[in-house]
Amino acid sequence: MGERQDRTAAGAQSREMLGDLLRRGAVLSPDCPSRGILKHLTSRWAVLVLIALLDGTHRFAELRRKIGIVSEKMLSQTLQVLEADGFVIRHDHQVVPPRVDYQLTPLGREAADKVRLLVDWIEQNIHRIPGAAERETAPEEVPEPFEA
Amino acid sequence: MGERQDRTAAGAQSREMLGDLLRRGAVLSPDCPSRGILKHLTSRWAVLVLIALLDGTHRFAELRRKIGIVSEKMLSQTLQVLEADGFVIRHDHQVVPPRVDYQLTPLGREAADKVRLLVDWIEQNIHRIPGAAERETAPEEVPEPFEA
DNA sequence: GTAAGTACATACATAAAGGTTAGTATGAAT
DNA sequence: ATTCATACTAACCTTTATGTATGTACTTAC
Repeated sequence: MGERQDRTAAGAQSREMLGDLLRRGAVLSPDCPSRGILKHLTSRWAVLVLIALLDGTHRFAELRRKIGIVSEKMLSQTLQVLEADGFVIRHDHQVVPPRVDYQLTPLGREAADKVRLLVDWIEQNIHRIPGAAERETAPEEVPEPFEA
Repeated sequence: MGERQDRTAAGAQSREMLGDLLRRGAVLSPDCPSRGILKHLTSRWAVLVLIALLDGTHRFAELRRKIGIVSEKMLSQTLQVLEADGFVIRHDHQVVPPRVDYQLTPLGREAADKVRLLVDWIEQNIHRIPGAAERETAPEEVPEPFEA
């Protein structure tokens, strides 16, 4: 029926309005480094790690138990990112068997405080959120359609 | 120091320490509905949508342009989740060509404010974050090779 | 008449996130 | 001697997230 040419790349568009975007908040600009950090801080496991570390220094295995269900892989990966961003300090005691401590840097504590504000708000207002109480955890909880 | 044997299945463990976890913050419990809402609110596009909507009502295409690079699919999907959670109201004018407005609910505004606090902190402290300035956005944000 | 814009849905494809298992070097407990 | 615990890494595989292309039912602008 109809011929179709490519839809213009979204890239041109972002460049075009960049000045406008920067005025109100740079996160809305795709080229902004804030987007990367935001992603790190709001990543599934980082949120939990930051909150856990607000209680003080923890060893790797302590964090794992505290958070509940994290694979070692995800935890170590998350910690590495947070360390690279300067939110967490890793202290390796250089002993065998290994002993490593993690704690928030001052920068990390500030960030964690902000994250905590959001999380606290959610917990305190969870009852106002439609259907949240019934839902277990997320969309990944597929509402399985009962096959009889 | 103390030896514990809570090394069993993570499921049993979470139930075992649940009382303890609830005291400080339920998010650390995997069975908590807060985790789901947290995931929605911190999802890549939801963050940007919430912040964009803090400026007032927007049409679908307006949001898209404002955010910069979102596929229509992701935007509509995100809006649907936010609507289901009661953070956003969708107003369909029932006309052709279609015209639909989106705006924050009071609940949504509260949540968006918290998200904004985090985002603002990041933007204001981005210079303190090691290497953030050099990094573009993230490893996944491919720095387009710029064809003139 | 043709092109463009609107607010999506749907099918298909790829990229990223996440999990599982196995392995390491070593000391302590059994 | 065997097992357990530590803090990981690497390889492999599955699931989820996200992007791309296309269609739609019209209207307005050209």
